Amino acid sequence: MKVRTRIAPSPTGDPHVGTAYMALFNWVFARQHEGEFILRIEDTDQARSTTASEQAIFTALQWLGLDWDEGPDVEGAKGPYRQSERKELYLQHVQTLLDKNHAFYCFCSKERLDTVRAEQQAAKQTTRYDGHCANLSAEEVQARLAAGEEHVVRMRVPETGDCTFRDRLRGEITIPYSQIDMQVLLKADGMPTYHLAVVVDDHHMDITHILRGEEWLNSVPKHQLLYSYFDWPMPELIHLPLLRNTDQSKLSKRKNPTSVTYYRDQGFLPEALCNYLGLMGWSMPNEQELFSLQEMINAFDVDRISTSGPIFDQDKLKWMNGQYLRGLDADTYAAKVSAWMFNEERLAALIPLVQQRAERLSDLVPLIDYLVGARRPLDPDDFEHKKLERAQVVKVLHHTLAMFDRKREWLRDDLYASCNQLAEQCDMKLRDFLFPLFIAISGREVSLPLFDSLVFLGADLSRGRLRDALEVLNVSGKERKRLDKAVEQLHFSD
RNA sequence: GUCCCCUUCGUCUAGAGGCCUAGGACUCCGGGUUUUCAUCCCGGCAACAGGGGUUCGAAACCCCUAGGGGACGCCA
Repeated sequence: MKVRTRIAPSPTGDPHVGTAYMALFNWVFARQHEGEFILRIEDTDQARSTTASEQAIFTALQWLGLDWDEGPDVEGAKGPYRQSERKELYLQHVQTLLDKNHAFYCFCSKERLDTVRAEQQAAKQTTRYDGHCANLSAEEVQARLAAGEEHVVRMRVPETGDCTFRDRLRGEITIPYSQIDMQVLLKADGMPTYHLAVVVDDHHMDITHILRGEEWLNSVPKHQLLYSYFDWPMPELIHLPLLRNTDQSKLSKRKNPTSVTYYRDQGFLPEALCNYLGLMGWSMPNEQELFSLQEMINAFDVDRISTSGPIFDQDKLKWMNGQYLRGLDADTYAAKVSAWMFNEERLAALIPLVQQRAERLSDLVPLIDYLVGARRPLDPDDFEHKKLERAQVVKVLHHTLAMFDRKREWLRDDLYASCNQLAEQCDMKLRDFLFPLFIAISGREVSLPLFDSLVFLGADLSRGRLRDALEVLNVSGKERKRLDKAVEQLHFSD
């Protein structure tokens, strides 16, 4: 049987390095077995999915050199490859489950579910659906459906017993059914949930091996149940470890730059990023550390993947990128530099900012240095201001960072509006409020317009500079906790 | 809280019972080459989470404890 793997990102937000990591291993595995690698867009969350994000995922994967054989833009035999375009298929399968009594209609309100959950939490039980609608009579269900009552469809789960399944790297895993929720399969908006869609699609797309993050281990019982309800064979499961922040928690944009775009804009080479990612949880049998995608395909052995979560370490990534950069011949290096910085798109974003501020072309360089290069290292004294106390400076930086962390989109006017609003809530003039931000972002009191700078730098880099500024100011744990609390009292419109 | 997964230098890792006095790489610290810096070369610091077994022999196998992580959504 031909090996078929897939990467199934959801198009919400920036393309994540975690997605790139999973894509890499799925891609290498497929290529090694001369199989096929499929890109499927999981856009069943209609509120959060955007086409811009989908496009960014395509671009990021292409940049990395991970090409797919089938996907939304490369039609194959098993399409469409966007879940929002497969609605009919899911509906049919939900009906099958309903007919076989493996699923049931549920009319519970959000409020009721919240109450139940709260009660279970208080009683220190696993939180799960209490089965309220599991045994309604057929007549009642028909009546309520006919009345147009809002509803979802949930799957049935055995009340007792254990679910045992196999993970290629960990062996047999057993989870009691008592832990498994009667998962919603079809949402009130008519869209399937991830759990239903992933099973239906993986089956219909002939996926043979699922390489995905460890975070899914707990939902395998639901999936296995669905496979058995449909009487389909299970693909092989290979759960990879999760990439971590320095503090061991799951890699998150709050604590780390996570957007592939960030690494591209910072001047990392795709070869280096792939190579580094390939070293997360895996290593060459001969311990060779620098290798190309082709070398990885040749030497890859899925059973040598380790299961403990690796920390995504910027230092080693930088070193590795340096190795690649130095290995280039001068012409290629020059070409990379101009493609990176002097490409039309990046330059175009800068032109309107600098043209009116320059008298000579050479004035450009000091104006944009902090945008194209690293901002100068900061000192606590840099934040001295005639009107602002240290506490206020810290507050501004902290609260702005918290607000940035919540942003799903990174747009100039929106950022401006949010800062304006924040300044008001802090009872500060915008002019004063912006001062610490200028220092943190540009290293100067005066620079190119702040919000244009933020957009040019991108969310990851902007957040990173704010985090760095807070570190420079030596904010204590206690102070930070107090500020975190204060943030909760604020209202962000986003 | 419940369930699941994980545990070798600060970090990425090698290690499939004797080759382990635990190897490599990043970081850091020394030294050398170089007009400076970087590169490069050489050297150094630094780990088998703890406790019980199994075995002639355990970093490797089993059990317990501890620690870390994840999941517990009409998000994926």
